[in-house]
Amino acid sequence: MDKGCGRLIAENSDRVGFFGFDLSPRLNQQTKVIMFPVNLSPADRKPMALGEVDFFSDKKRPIVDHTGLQLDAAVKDGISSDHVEDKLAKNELSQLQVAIQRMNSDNQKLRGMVTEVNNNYNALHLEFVELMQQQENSRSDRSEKELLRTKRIGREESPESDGLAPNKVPKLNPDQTPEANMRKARVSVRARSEAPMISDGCQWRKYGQKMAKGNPCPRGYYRCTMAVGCPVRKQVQRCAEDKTILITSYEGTHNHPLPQAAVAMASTTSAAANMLLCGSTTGTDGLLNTTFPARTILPYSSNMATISASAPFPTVTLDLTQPPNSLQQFQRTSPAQFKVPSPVPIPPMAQVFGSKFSGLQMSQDIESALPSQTEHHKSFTDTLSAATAAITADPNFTAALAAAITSVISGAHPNISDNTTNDNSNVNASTSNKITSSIQ
DNA sequence: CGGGTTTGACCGGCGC
DNA sequence: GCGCCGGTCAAACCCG
Repeated sequence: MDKGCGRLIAENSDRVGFFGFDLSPRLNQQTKVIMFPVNLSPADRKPMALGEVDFFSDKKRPIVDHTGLQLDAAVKDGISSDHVEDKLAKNELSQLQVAIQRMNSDNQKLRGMVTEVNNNYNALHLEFVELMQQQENSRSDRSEKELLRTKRIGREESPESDGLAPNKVPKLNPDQTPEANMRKARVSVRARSEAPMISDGCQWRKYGQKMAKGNPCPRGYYRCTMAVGCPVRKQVQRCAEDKTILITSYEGTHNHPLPQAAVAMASTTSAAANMLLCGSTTGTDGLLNTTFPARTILPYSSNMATISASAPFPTVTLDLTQPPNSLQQFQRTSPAQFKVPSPVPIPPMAQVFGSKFSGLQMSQDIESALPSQTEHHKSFTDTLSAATAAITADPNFTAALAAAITSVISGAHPNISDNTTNDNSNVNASTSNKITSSIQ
């Protein structure tokens, strides 16, 4: 105990007058206050451990220990503790009132922000839907023209003449057009399959194989061969942890008519890619900062959906490896990570308040806070269950898979985009903007 | 012979 | 600047 300067003794206090205390002269950020009975001889004074006090705290709150001693007031005024106590009680009360007022003010501001964000979201959602419809229409037009052109010139057309010269496609500037950007979005599907490749209704030609880092299984590279110059690629690789799981990643949009068996998958992957890219505009910090339906799907798919931020491309990943019956079970038993005691459904875009995001999860708390969503949630889960059942039963699962993806990405599930929230407690967004929503 | 696969080489991006 | 790595190319090869 330092006996030097700063030693203060409140011996006159009628309640705690037998206490004295030493202040360390080294008044830095943390100053130790050690108390001892002053009615003892100095030789018998033993320090009593009363903890450490931060005298440089901004709040300068009264320090009341178990003895009832008001340290700072006693030190400052040297007056009776009753008086000090009363004064500090009033002070504390006024401080609390100020704090409450401040909280109310903050609450009002936050409500305003939430409302504004929600409005922005709704407007952009509408815009997004319109864009999707426009693109679908234009794609249909292009496909018809392409079909006619293909029939006319047949296979005489060189790969370079279609504007998709090999090796040039990846050089597309992501900042150019949405269509160019489309090459940068992926839809990834995880499914259990013994087959080397899932059958999705399209024709593919393998153009490469590589050993990817961290996975003993090679990754196969395929391109669509149903039309000359179709930009669609896919990658097929087995999961390193579980080799029965086949991971298929789709990239790009078909520029040609598709057979019925491939339509659902193609439109779905295209929609997913479009959805991701529409919202992948990055701010200065790389955060997904536009109001964006992709994020709003996450709450409901969130136990099935995780968002990570480790890939160069925005990616929707559907994990369909869970047995059908485990879907609902999993959703109900997943750990609640996000404790929000709010009785009011938090607007979907509340997520944007998180500075980063990864591993979004819908908590049971949120679910319970959204009783009106229960049926929708259940039907959505049922859709996924059905899809998974079909997929696990038959690797030729295009329609079921597409249904599942569509349910997740397009907001087909009622109110998926509305009145939901998600866990942003583990939110993590890097500049890579990868979005992975996996269904488990 | 045509179409698909294999595989080593090449290229560009990125981190150090 | 260098090395690593993912993605692609293209010649060689295989197969029906």
